[in-house]
Amino acid sequence: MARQPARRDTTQPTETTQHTGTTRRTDPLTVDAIVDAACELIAEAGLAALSMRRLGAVLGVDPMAVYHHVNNKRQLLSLVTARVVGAMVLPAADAAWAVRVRGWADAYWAVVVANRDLVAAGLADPVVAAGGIPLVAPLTEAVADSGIRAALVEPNVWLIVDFVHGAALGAAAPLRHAADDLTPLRAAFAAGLDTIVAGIEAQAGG
Amino acid sequence: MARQPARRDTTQPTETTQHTGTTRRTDPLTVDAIVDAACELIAEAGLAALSMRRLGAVLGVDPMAVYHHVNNKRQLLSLVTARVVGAMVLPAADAAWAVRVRGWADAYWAVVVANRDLVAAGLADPVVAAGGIPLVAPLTEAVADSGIRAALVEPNVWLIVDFVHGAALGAAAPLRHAADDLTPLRAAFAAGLDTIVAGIEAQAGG
DNA sequence: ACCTGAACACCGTTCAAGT
DNA sequence: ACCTGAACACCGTTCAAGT
Repeated sequence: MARQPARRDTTQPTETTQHTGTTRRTDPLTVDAIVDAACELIAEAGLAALSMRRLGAVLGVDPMAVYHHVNNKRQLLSLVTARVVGAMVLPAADAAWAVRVRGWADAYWAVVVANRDLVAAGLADPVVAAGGIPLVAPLTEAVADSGIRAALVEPNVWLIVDFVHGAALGAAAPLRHAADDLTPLRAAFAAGLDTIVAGIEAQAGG
Repeated sequence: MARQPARRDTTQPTETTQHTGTTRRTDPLTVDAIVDAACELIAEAGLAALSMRRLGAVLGVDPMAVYHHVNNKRQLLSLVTARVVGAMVLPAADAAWAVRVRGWADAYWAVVVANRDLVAAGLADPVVAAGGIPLVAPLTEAVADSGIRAALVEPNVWLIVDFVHGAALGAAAPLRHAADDLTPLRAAFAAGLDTIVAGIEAQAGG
C-alpha cells in the first residue's frame, strides 16, 4: 500500500507516526495525513487494526479530532480504497486488445490480492465501493476493440472485473492453495482469463 | 435464509425467539437452535445485527451460554454459511453440459446475492469460508462433460465460482443498478456466462 | 476553525462461580 | 454438564467545552 506520489505541495509534516503513538503533532491535521496513517496502519497490522482510536494515537492527536476532517469510518475506508485503486499501474494502450485485457486484469488482480479485506469490505458497502470504482475505461476500450457487438461490451467488462474480484478474494479460501504461495492461484487466474478471451473472440467472430 | 429441512429428530423446542427476547427457555441449548436463531437474526436485521449478546437475548439465555456450544463467532458464521450454502437447489443432472453449468451458476448466484455480507465476510476469513465450500462436484462434472482438456477443468470451475462471487457481491456497487432492482445485474450475469460457455466451447473444439 | 475529553451504547471473549 | 454474571479490553460516534 504505497503512498501515492500525487501532489504533495506542502513540506513534509513532522513525523508523527512513530510506533509509540505518543508524539504530539505541531501542524494541523489534513485528510491526506489521515489517509497516510490509515494506510500505514493497515499495511503493518491489517484492516482489523484500523480503528478511529488507534488512528488518533498514531497521528498524535485526540481520536475524535479525525472526525473534523472525515465524516466517519466508512468514508475513511472509501478514501483509502480510492488511493489503493488509484495506485494501479495501467498497461500500455498500444497493444492488441487481448494483451490489454490481460494486462488490465493482471494489474487489478494484484491490487485486489494485496488489499483483500479492504475490497471485501468495500464490495459489501456501497460507500466504500464508491471510492474504489476502478479505472475501467482502458478495459472497456480493450474489450470494444475485440470487435464484439456494442451491447456485449459492458457485460464482458463486468465479467472481467467480477472475475478479478472473486478470484482475488478467493485467495482466502482453504484448499485452493498453500497459505503462503499464491502461484497456483495466479496460474488458475491466467487460465480463467484464457477462457474469457476465447469466449470474446468466439462472440466477435460469429 | 430458510431453515434446513434436515434431521430434526427432537420435538420442536419451546418458542424462544419472540421479539421481546426476554423469554427463558426450558430445554437445553443445541447448536442447531443457535444456528436457527442466528439465521433469523440475520434475516430480520442483517449480519451487522448478529452479535453474541443479541443472540443470547433471542435465545432467552445468558449471552455466554452460547460459548458452551460454539467456539467463537467465526465458527458460528461458518456454521451459518454451511447452512445457507447447503440450501442451494442443484439443477437436474441429465441436461446438456452448458445447461447444467448455467443452472448451477444461477442457483449459486441466487444464494450469494441473498447472503451478500455473509459471503463477503466468508471470503475474507478462511474459517468462515470453510463452512461455505460450495457443492462444486456437479459443476465440475458439467464442465468436464464439455470435452475440454482435463487440466483445464479445474481452472474453469474456479472461473465460474469466482465470477459468481464477484458478480453477486458487486450488487452492492453503485452505478451498476438501481438499489432495489437486480434485473439488470442478473441480465449482465447471464451475458457473462454466455462468454464463459463460448470460451469453454472454443477450447473444447480446438 | 480546530482539538479535547467525557460519555453513550455497544462489542467479543475469559473466567470463576453457581446449579 | 451446562449456565450465569462480573470483568477486561476494546469499538464508533455525539456533544459540550475548551483554545
